[in-house]
Amino acid sequence: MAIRFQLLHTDQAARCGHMDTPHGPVETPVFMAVGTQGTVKGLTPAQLRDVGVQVILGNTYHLALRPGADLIADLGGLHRFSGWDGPILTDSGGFQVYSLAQSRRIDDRAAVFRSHIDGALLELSPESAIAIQEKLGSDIAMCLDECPPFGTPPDYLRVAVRRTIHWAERCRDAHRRPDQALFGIVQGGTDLALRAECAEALRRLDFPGYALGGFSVGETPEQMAAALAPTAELLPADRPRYLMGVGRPQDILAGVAAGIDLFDCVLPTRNGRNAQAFTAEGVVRMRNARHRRDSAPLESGCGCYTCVRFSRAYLHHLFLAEEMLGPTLLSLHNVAFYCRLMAEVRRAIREGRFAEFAAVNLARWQAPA
RNA sequence: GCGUCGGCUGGGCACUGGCUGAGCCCAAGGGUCUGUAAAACCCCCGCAUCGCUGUGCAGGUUCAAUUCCUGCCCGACGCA
Repeated sequence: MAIRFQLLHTDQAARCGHMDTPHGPVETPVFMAVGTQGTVKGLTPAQLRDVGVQVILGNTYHLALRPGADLIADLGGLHRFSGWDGPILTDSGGFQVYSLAQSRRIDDRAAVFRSHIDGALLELSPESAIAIQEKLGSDIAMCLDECPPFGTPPDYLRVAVRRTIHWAERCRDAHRRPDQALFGIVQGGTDLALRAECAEALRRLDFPGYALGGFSVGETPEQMAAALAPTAELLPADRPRYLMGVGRPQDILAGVAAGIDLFDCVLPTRNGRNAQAFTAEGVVRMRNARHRRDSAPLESGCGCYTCVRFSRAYLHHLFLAEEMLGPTLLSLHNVAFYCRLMAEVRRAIREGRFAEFAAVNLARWQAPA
């Protein structure tokens, strides 16, 4: 058994748990930092550790293209290669079926990509996606899925769901590595019947964890929130549930309320590079002129290195001067903010006051800063 | 002092004897980002609601000058 998940506390549908992996323990609910190309952009493993990151992501498509799964395997696997010795989850490339739709074609056998780097062909089948992830040596691998955008006609949505189920079975059959867990992915868009069909089929395949995919692909946050709980409650309570790619802090609270345990999102790092900071009072855009002479920290009360050491005026200066330290310091703070938020979420669940905690935070984020 | 090239918006430029100088780039300012083709992209970029005002100054040529000519002023470069 590659992972062991224990449910420790529940507070209505919200769950607080503990997950052991081959590379260490994880307290849930958890936010996982996205490190697509074997790096959480702009941050070192030491910095990630320091702000409380427990798990990072890698990406099958991107790493297979460059530098190649065999090379990473030859160099000791993704943990050693990247210098991150904690838990790693690898995404299967299913999201690239969505985001690189212009340069791929898909059928029941496989998805074939035209490389965004040099145009070379890369075929991602359920079997090859598993083989690549086994070479990478992640603690948690994901099934290859088809992630259709919001607004996909019902007929095709059904095709995508059935293909995702079929592929999940092939992934499970292909998977060999005993020190790696393989999670199934529930698709179905905002169609609750399709979500239920997918969840039920995947449940029969008996995965050690289940993901909700196909969210934040164009639907409104309200539509997403409406589909979360009905889908999550169809999944076995004793397995971790992972809401893929979500999201903003308020979306994560909605996910926790729906019974989700694992989250990941590019927002803290991408927006950090683009000068936007997440704080308890809402988002702060560090390029704005109002910070030019502001000696206050980015977020008062935040204990991260960025907030302890630097002023808003300095961060503002770094972004206007296009210095690389700006994106690093803001990414660091944003990841710290997400990790701190999740620690507070876990405590609130343990203490049986998650609903109140969520309400207070949502109200603060919605107030004008 | 002479010569050359220039004077348009915070800076840098393009074009034009009439119907387009309110066009571009940069800076500044504002915004967007959800399993990362993103240290990216979008808007704005004279002022304001329609609309208004803007081509260094003074003359000249012309039906008409921001454009061509003369002088002056200012700037850069070159030569003394």
